[in-house]
Amino acid sequence: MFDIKWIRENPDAFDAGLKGRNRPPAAAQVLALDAKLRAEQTLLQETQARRNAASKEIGAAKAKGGDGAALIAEVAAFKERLQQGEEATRRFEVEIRDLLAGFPNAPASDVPVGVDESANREVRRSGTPRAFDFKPKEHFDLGESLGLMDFEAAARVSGARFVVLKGALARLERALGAFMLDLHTREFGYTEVSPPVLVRDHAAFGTAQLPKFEDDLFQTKPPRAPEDSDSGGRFWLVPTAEVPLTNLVREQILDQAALPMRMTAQTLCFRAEAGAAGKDTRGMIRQHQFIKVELVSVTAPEQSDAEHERMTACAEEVLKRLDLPYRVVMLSTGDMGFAAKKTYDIEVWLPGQDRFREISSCSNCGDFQARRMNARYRTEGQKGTRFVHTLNGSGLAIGRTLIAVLENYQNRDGSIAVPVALRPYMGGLETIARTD
RNA sequence: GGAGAGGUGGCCGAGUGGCCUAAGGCGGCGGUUUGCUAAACCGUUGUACGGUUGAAAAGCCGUACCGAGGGUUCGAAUCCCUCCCUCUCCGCCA
Repeated sequence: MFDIKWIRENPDAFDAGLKGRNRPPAAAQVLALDAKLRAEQTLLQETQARRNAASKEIGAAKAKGGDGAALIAEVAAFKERLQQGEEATRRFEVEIRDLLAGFPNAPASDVPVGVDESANREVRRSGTPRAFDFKPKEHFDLGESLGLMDFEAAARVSGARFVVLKGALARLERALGAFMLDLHTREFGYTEVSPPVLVRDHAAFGTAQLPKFEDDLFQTKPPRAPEDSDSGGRFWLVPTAEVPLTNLVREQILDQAALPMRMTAQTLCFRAEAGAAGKDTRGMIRQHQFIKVELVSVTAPEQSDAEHERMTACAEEVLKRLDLPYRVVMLSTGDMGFAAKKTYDIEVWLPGQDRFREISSCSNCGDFQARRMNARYRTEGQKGTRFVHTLNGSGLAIGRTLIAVLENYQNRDGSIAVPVALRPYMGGLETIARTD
């Protein structure tokens, strides 16, 4: 969400940001609306001032024993004008707010400009893809051959884009989550959180899933919810723990001493993925439901760039410990998410697909979400409050990490070596193999 | 699901039609006092918009904001309606 004052003072910078996002300029439209609103406000305020003065006189007259009838008739005539002014003012306010809520965040100055992922810039690589002396399989072949990954069973229960993991693979999923949480909490100072995964409209608005991306979300509501209420008693299933974690500071005024605030959570994530039909239909890459360990930081504005690098490094460390090759990519203006001003994607090497695939996305949202959430902080010794900066990143997506382990650690016979770092979490198991 | 109670400034909390320009307290900030700290005392205290003075910093005036929206009224934190949210007890439930 943009600050209307900032747009007033920097209309060109605002339009430049939109241009980077491949959108037409809009400052003129915003400012015209803003001018109309303020003119309407001024008119309303003047009328209100006259009404207030007259009403005061009526009160004084009555106190002296008079009836103030002449004044009452005079003030009553204001009524219609006041109502019209209030209605017009409110209408413009809503219009501006809705308009502002629909603009994506302005990209940071070092973000490559482009229309899509082809303009993304590779930043660095780590690890060397293993040389196979056989043709490496894709994860779904490996999992199904092991008898531990069952898409048909999942389809019988829930339809397409779900999976059932069993035995050692179910445990591997659990091990990955525990491993990541331990790393982030013990070594990187993140506080483990177990948040709600059903959230209200205002929380989804705060992190900018609403109002533009409603179609990507599952929603639900309790039985017998009041039919006539605005939201219908609705909840949204979170597409990422970013939503509840970031919203933990909504409507709060934090002490600067509490910053940076670092939180991590493992949660289920739910995505309707309406527009993605036909893409990655096989396997676990794109599911309606998956588990992810999320990292969220809340910082002072001056800290957020450094925190962004640090957060990305924390996510990368998971892959390093698992000895999985990856690269880091800075997304172009056209490929970034709505709320982000700068994003690093981490892409893991998948030998079965012979390509890098996204496994984490780390974004600095600046004050974009903080404005929507009204999340501020106060510095001791200074007047007033400032909006915090918020950052989020996957650390990592568990399902895709599991895929990466299967494909990178596969043996010729279809068995899977367990990465050394995960063995303590797997009861010392060294190899996942078919058991029947 | 049943019954009840609530939502007021950074926080707690008073406030049943005009004296609300929201009491009081806490916290914050500034000051006085003081080897230092603490305490005490004095002062101060939000957001948005408009107008105005000023080179600026800032000041002054006005309007709105007491969960949201609508209504009654010359006038609403206060009365009425709808909605949202929270809490308590009971019931059900992992």
